[in-house]
Amino acid sequence: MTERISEAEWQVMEVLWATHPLTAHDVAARLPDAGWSLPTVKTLLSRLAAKGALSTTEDGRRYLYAPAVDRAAIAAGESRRLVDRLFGGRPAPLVAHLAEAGELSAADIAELEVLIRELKQ
Amino acid sequence: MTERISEAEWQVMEVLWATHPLTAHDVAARLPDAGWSLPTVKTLLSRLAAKGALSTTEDGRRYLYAPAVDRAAIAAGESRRLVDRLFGGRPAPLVAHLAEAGELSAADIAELEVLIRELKQ
DNA sequence: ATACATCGACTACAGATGTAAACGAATCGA
DNA sequence: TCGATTCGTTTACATCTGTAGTCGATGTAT
Repeated sequence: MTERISEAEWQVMEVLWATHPLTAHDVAARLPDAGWSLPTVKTLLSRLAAKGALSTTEDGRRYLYAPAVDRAAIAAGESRRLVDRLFGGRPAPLVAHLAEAGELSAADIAELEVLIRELKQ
Repeated sequence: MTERISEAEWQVMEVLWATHPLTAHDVAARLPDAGWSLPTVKTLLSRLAAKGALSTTEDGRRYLYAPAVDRAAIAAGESRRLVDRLFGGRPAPLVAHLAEAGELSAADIAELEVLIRELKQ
């Protein structure tokens, strides 16, 4: 659980967070245009299972894979890492950077506004 | 410049963004408790120079290193990558996660509030 | 029964990364 | 001038990551 999840692995996790349990074949089928061969997907599934990010259930001679870690927890951890590394732990500069890069839509800003209002209470 | 900067390399860049130019020795001396040997720091400097993230100026038989990339640009890029990967490109969930994890101080929230107000204009 | 399809496991391999020693050139101090 | 120090460069090596082939076991269809 302390183990990091790589970017390719993350895509696999996304599939399983969306729907689970799934067989390796189904996971591969749901990977949009990752363009990976089935063996590649299997390798990623094995690595994820080995590091405890996935749980496996035997179903005959194959496995059904399901997430064993909470997406929100991982996302929060990764966010904190980035904010720590890039902005000394302060999230405002991050938002400022996104804004400067024109990455924030009006909807994003509105969403943030609501969130901030809630946080203040 | 399209090259990514790894986490260890980032620490080296931080030193040089803070003060430059510096010799390899000075960079090593300013790396807080990274616990790296001088050869390690030199390797990181070389790799950074090779990928164009640092510029070098000859100073006798040694180099003076200085950043060749803008910190803000890199930080913005990395932020966008993370937000895309973890939150479908929407920054509000990121802030929400930080908040949920208790990572936001009152000062952070106040800072965000000011920022949002500015962004709305 | 037997060929074929399918699984997971094992193996492979190149590139990135973390970490550092070895080496040869240059320079400084005595 | 000659040894010690100090540079950058080259080489090293384990681990992680991306990507995939091979293989033995098992299940399925004929």
